[in-house]
Amino acid sequence: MTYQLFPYDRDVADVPWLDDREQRAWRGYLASHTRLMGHLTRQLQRDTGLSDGDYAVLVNLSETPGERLRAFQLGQAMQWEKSRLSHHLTRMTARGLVAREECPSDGRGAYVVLTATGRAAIEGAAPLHVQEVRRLFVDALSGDQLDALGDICDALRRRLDAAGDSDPCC
Amino acid sequence: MTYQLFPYDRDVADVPWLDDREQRAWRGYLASHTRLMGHLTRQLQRDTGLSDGDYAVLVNLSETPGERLRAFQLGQAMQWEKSRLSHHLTRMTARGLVAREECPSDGRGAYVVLTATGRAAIEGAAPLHVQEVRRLFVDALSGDQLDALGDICDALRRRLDAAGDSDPCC
DNA sequence: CAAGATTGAGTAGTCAATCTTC
DNA sequence: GAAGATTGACTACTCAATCTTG
Repeated sequence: MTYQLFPYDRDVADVPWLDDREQRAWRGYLASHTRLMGHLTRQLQRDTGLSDGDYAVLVNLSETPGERLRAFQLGQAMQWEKSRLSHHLTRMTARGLVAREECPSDGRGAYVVLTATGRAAIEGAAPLHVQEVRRLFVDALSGDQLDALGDICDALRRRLDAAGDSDPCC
Repeated sequence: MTYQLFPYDRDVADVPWLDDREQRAWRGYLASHTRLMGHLTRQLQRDTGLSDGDYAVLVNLSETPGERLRAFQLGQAMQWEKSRLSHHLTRMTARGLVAREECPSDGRGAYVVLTATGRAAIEGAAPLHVQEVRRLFVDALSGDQLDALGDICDALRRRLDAAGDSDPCC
C-alpha cells in the first residue's frame, strides 16, 4: 500500500493557493506549536516523569467532582480515540496513577478514578508546568494578543463544529 | 498535550497561576490545534495515503532547488529528532517516495532526494490539503486575524529562541 | 442493532548506543 | 572529540475486530 494519487473527485482546480499573508499565519501556527509543545513535553517528561497524555488525563480527572469520569467523557475532553485512551489507561493503571471502577448505572461503562498517587503526581507537576507555560507563552504575548488569540481559537472551533468534524472519539 | 491546567484549591507559593484571559488563550490554543490537526490528518491519510510526516517531508523537498536536502536540514526544518527522521526516511524510501544519496562534500552526510513518485504524490495531495486548510483555517479568520496570528506566532518563536530551546534535532 | 469499552496486530516515535567522518 | 547519521529496543498510537450491555 502506497502513496497512491487520488483521482480528482472534487473540483480542486479552482482552489486558490495560499497567499503570503495566509501562508505566514498557517505556517507560523504549525511551527510555533511544534516548537512550543516540543519544549513543554520534554520539560514535563524530564522534570516529572509524566507524558503529555498522562498530564491531560490527570488534569481532567482532578477537575471533576469525585475525581472520576466515564471513559468516553475523558476521551471527548481530550479528543482521543477510544482505543488510544483504553491502552493509555491500562498503562497508567499499572503505574498506579488511575484506577478503573465499574459503573453502577450502565453495565457497559467504566469509571476512571484518580488515585492518591495520581493526585500527588499532578499536584507536583502542575506548578512546574504552569511556570513554563507562563515563561514561553503567556509572558511572550501582550494582553491584546492573548485576547486576539482567544477570539481566533474560538473562530476555528466554531468552524470545525459547523464543518461537522467527524470525530473518531465520539 | 497539556490540555488544561490544574486549578489549585490552595495557594502555590511563588507560582502565579493563569487568570481567565490567559487560560482562555492557552486552552483555546491547545484545543483548536488538536481538533484542527486531527481533522486534517485524517483527511490527508484517507484521501491521499500520506501521513502528516510524509507530507511535511515531501513539501520541504519539493520547495528546494534540486528537490534535495541534507538530512539534518530536513530535521531542523521539521523540528524532528534525527532518529525519528532516519526511521521515517527508511519507510518512505521503501515506498519509493524519496531516495538517499551520498554527499560529495561531506562523507558523513546524506542527501534526501525527491523521486518522481514522491513528486507525483505531493502534487496530487497538495490541492486537496490546501482546500481543507482554506476551508477550516484561512476562511474562518479575517485578514486582521491572520495578521495578528502571524505576529503572535512570531513572538512565540522569538521567545523560544531567546529561551535557548534545547533542540533534540540540532 | 448501537453504544461503551477492550484487545491484538501493525505502524510510528523515543532514547541510548553505535559507527563513520570531520 | 564532535557532527551527521543509523540501528535496536522499548514505548505509544491507529485500525479493525471483538465483546458486552442497552
